[in-house]
Amino acid sequence: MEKKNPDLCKVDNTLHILIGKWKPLIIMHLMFGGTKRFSDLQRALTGITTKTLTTQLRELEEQEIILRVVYPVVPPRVEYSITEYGMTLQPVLHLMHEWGNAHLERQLNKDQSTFNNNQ
Amino acid sequence: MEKKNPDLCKVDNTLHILIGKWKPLIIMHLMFGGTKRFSDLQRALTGITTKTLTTQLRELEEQEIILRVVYPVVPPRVEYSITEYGMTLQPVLHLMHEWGNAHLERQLNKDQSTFNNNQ
DNA sequence: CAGAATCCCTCGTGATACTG
DNA sequence: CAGTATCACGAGGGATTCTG
Repeated sequence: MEKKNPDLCKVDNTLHILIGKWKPLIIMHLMFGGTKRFSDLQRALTGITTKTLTTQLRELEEQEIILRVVYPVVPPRVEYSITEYGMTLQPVLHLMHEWGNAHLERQLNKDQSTFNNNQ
Repeated sequence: MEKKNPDLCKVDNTLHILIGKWKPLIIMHLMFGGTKRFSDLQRALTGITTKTLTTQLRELEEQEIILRVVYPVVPPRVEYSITEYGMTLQPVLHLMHEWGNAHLERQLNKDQSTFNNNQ
């Protein structure tokens, strides 16, 4: 019973956190796969470069979605994990996942009917 | 009870629709404000250029989130409205709005405590 | 009125090489 | 191992001008 005024739209605040080619995947990995090291993540996200992984992780850390823990050992050991606050994103991501999945199937059906029409 | 595998993450499908500097606002305007003409939207979205508005509208139309109706009159009259399918985004946007709003307040509180600590 | 056309510039991401 | 440092490039969006 509010939000009549689109100028008060706060969707962009959430979008800003999620925008980044690998961010949703990173969050999902830490959210469901638990704590992971830098190299674990890089292995999981096939194709990502160290530079890009670093910046995406730093941005998520800055937003307090993930936690970065550095162990002062040689060789270096850095562990990333989801924060309690980051976990609050779960319902949002879940819904986006559901809608995205439905959207994908819709696209496939459309292609299918196009295919049939062209027979 | 599924979605254990982040590789199956479909969040990006939803993100893809929403990404675009003005898209959430455009959707909200049509979703809650009803049918609008091109110039109405341009007036509502202060700062957007005709070029950008055009491309964002075309992309949303291509995804069938909005409908574009051209009336063959002089001067031209084009009306944009949300589709039934576009309306299915409402729960998603609502949740993103809620989370974004909470996130914003969290940021403000953080700044506030920083302010206090610096006193 | 509702764009189309053009030019321009920033930003995100990738490729590659190097380091404590 | 976990990055940092450079270079490069394509895409998204803005400014401006023009048109049926």
